[in-house]
Amino acid sequence: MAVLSHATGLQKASLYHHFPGGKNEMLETAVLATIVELERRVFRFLETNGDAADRIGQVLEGFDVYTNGGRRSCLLAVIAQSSVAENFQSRISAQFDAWIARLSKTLVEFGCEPNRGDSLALETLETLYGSLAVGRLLGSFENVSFALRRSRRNIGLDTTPDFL
Amino acid sequence: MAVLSHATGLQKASLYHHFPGGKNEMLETAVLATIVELERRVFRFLETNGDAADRIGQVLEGFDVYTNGGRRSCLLAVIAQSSVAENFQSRISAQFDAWIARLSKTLVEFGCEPNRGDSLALETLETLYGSLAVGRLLGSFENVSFALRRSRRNIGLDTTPDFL
DNA sequence: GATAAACTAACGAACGTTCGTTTTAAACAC
DNA sequence: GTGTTTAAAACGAACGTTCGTTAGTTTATC
Repeated sequence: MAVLSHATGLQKASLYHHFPGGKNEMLETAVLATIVELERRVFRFLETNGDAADRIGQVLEGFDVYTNGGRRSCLLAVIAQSSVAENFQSRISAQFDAWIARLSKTLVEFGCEPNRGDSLALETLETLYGSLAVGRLLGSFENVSFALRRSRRNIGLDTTPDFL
Repeated sequence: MAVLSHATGLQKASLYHHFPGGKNEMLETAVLATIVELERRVFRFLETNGDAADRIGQVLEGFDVYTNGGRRSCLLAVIAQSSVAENFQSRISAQFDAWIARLSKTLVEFGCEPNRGDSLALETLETLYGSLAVGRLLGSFENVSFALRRSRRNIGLDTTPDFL
């Protein structure tokens, strides 16, 4: 709350005017806002116009922008690893289930074998979040752009060989 | 500290007998102990006897055991994402740099192209930690064993086709 | 009897919250 | 336009709790 107070320029007491439910409501708002942000900047593209390849590319590009090239963590991943996860676990996992299903559908539309869609979608998210996690562990983030390119190649968006 | 007190069965005050440096020393001890544990249960195998393939397989298997099949987080990944990371960032990233270098060396020894070693080692760790992260997001962990198998295949340890 | 290792009790600081008050700003009366 | 009313939105001050820590005392161990 000290961080929120500083970030907003408001006294802690003033935060209670906007969030009468206190700390819990603030955190819940942050989680829901993060879901909305991820939807708007990343997964929304799964249902835009254009061919499937473009849409999948936009999702990967969107994740890059959303995380600022790996410099910024995803709040949902942080929450999911914290001790307060229980209160939001079901909401978060339901959301990721839905995102994976939508990504899978688009992958199949792109040409992926139908029974591979789910696992390729899962694998793609693991690649993205894995690069974020390892970036943190290395105190760096160059690996994130590598992972995005690898993901494109793995899906079949890029056919450029490794050495380019 | 309340958690430590409960876990050890000691009063909070008694913890100061073992860790006069207080909270900071306790956290530092936990971080160092985790590094030791990861070394002992995972990365140690990179330099055991036997051919490179076996050793790499032992590392992957060791990670599976270390995380209890994805049920348990890696403390280093949690710390690296928290606000106290600054105090330990350099220690953690130096350690992961070293582990990646050692894994890369073993991968090359196994047959990986020398200039691919570093990126394949990085990619492997991203796969492991990515599956952990997504497992948390999904509130599940079946994906971790999938990721381990995928990693084996990606490295070339398994030549079994996908449909098996 | 001495040293290590536990305990109880308490402290100050930070946290999360509540309270009552003041400022801001839009709506209305004159 | 000026003055009044009203509700929203900010504030400072305080409260009780939890946290990290210290002090002094007792129990265990050798």
